[in-house]
Amino acid sequence: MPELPEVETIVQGLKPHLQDATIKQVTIRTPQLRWPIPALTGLLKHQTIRQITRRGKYLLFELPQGTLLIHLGMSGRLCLLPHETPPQRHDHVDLLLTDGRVVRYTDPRRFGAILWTNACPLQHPLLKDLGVEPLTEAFTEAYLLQQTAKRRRAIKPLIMDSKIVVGIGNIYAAESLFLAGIHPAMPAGLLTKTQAARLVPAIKQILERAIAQGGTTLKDFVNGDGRPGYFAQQLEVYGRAGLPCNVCGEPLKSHVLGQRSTVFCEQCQKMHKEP
DNA sequence: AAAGACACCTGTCCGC
DNA sequence: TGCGGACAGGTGTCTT
Repeated sequence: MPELPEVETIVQGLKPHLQDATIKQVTIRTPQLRWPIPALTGLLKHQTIRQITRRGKYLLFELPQGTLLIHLGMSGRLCLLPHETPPQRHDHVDLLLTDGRVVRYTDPRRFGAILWTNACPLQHPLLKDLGVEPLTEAFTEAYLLQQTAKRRRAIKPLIMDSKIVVGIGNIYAAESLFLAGIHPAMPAGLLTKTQAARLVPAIKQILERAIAQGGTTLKDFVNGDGRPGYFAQQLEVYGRAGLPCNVCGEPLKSHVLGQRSTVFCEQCQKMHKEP
C-alpha cells in the first residue's frame, strides 16, 4: 500500500492527534511480522508520544525512552480509532491511549515491521544507509547524475532503490518517468543532463501532488483519519496497461522490470531522443 | 561493487 | 461454484 506520499499522509494525519498522548496499554495479537515484534508493553506503557516523524517509508514514534519504528510493508495500515473497537483479522497491534483512543496496526501480508530502538533512530541498521529524501534540497539533478553514472541498471529500479533515494515505489516511479518522458528500461548510465533535469522535478512534483491528494487509494488505503486518498484518479500509467495514453492515445505497454510490472508509453517515453 | 533473484504472506481476480 | 495460478503498493538478504 504505502509509498512516501501515503506514509507522509499518515504522519500528517496522526501527528496532531497523537502528540503528547500517553500510552496506557499495548496489545500484540500477532507477534510475528517481518521480524518478531519486541516485547513493547514494558517499553511503551505510561510513555508519552513526543513526536511522529518519517524517514523514507518508516514512521518514527519518538517517546522519552526511545523510538518506535513502524514500516507498513505492502499492505500495512495504521488507524486512530476513537475508542476500543473489536479487533478484526489482521489487526495485529493496538496502542491503547489513556483517553481510550486506540492506534491500531493492521497488515494482512505481514511484510511490515514494528521495532524499537533506544539509540539514535537514524543510526538504526535499517535506516542508517537510506538515501536522500526526494522532497529535500539534497535530491538534485547533480546527485541523480552522480548516482546514475556508469550504472547499467534500468532507470526505474534505480529510482526505486532506497539506498539512492527513498520513498519512490512502483506507482510513483512509473508516474514520474512518464511525466519526465523517460523510458523506464533505459540504462541509468545513459541518462542525459537534460533528462535528469526533467526527472528530478518530475519526481518531486508527483510526490507533492500525491501528498496534496492524501495519497493513492488502491485497495483500502485510508489515512489516520480514515479518509481515502484521491491521487488514484490522476494516475497516467500505473494500472493502465493496454489503455490509451492520455497524451498521445497509443495503447500503454507493460513490461516486467526488476520483478515489478511497469507500465509506460512507447511513444512518449524514450531512451535517447527527447520526446 | 553492482545487479538480479528470492523470500516473506494473504487476498483478490481471472480463466477454465 | 470451485480451483489453480498470476498478481499486488516493499525491501532485506542471498546469489551471481
